[in-house]
Amino acid sequence: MGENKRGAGLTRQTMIDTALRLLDEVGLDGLTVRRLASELGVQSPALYWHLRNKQELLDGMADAIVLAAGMGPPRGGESWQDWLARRARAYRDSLRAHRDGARLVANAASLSPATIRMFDEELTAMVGRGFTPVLALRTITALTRYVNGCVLQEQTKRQASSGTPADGLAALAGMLDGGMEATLIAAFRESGGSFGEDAFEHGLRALIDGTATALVLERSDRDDRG
Amino acid sequence: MGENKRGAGLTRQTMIDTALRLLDEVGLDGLTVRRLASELGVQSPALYWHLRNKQELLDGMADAIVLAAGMGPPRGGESWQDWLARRARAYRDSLRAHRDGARLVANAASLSPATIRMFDEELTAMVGRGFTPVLALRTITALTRYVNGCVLQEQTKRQASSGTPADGLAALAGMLDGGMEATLIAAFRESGGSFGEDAFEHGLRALIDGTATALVLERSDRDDRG
DNA sequence: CATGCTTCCTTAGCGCTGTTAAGGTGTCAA
DNA sequence: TTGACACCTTAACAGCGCTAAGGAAGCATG
Repeated sequence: MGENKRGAGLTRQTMIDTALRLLDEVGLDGLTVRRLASELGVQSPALYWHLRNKQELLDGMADAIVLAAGMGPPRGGESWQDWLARRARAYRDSLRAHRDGARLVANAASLSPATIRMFDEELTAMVGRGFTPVLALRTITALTRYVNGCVLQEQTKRQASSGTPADGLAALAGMLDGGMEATLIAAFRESGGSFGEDAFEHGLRALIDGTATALVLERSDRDDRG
Repeated sequence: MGENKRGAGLTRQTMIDTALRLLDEVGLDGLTVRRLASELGVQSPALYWHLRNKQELLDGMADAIVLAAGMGPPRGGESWQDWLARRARAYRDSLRAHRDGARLVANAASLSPATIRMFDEELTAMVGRGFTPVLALRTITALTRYVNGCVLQEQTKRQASSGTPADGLAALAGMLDGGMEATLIAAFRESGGSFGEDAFEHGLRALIDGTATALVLERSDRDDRG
């Protein structure tokens, strides 16, 4: 297919880029080594000159997605609450920017040193704003895992049963037998179309507010002792 | 291997039970149809008499894990905060009870009617305690996705680099180049061994506390209008 | 008793996967 | 000119999910 464009040979980076583009076409289950090789105009074993195995490719793709979110320590004048919210939304958007993005990142086995360094800078900035290192780490961890769980659920396609294309769970709501026990359906109707967005924002807000109270508790703890 | 124990033939349930036991041995990637068949003392195509495909088996296993958590509406006298916390912990324990349990549930494509009914009863109970249907759904959704994300991360094995077997990220922390920029390491050292537990409890607490404030906000909203 | 239907399992095999082994081709240094 | 290296090829292996076709039991009916 690709006829090996680009005079120079394959690069780790071009492979990752092409794989990410291909991912949007065929999905994670359809992303095979042979398919990617043909997209690069090359035979499949050629990829194994640049990669140890497929997982290393997937790890690279996951890291590219994480880096593309453009996270990092807060900018000037930003409260840590605003920063955390912006960071979480950027991360979510980056996961959603590619088909099966969340599954890809969740199953990745390693992070690049650059990502870890960024992580560390964020923690340092939080410590500068009154967090203890542990609380900072817990907060970012909880938030990251929350976003992972959200997008993962948003991106898993559910069985297409009834005609409503709104959301996955909306289709499941059709399985309730009759009019009984249907607060679920009521919640969905009341919620309008944008359920995924609202649920995400609710949890995000709750996590940040809850962390704020944990922070003041910790501060008073320290003051009592000091 | 199994010589077809149990006089009667295969059952959907025995297949699911055996598959869950096998899952703990070999992990999700090692759980093949042929392996399960041999464990049941049978040839692999025999399974396709009882199941449409492998995904149907995985869905059944996932549903078994969810049901085993024993969730449901709050018991007498329990505040909704205590109930939500207990429910989240029970769900987490159930996911952690089997190897790759979170990955299994996250990738499951359908929920059984029984699970959906239980979900609905929980929402109804929350409405009885002052929640609107939407807020109840958002809360349970956010909490569920948070637990999914947590256990998923806890259960993904990371690269084994240095000697510390404590946690995955602890090994990654070893990748930081030298003594610079190491609040991450400080956080880990300060955090003791039980980081996964603490991070989970932090987010859980934050989510519930944050939901409480959202609830009173909504109540005052309703009072203003009414 | 014999027949035929249904249920459940078997043997054989298809197309696909990730991955390896071995061999070729081009480029650059000695 | 020769050798070494980097990069890609062809061929093939073991394993995967899954299907087609057939055989061995049980049971109702003639």
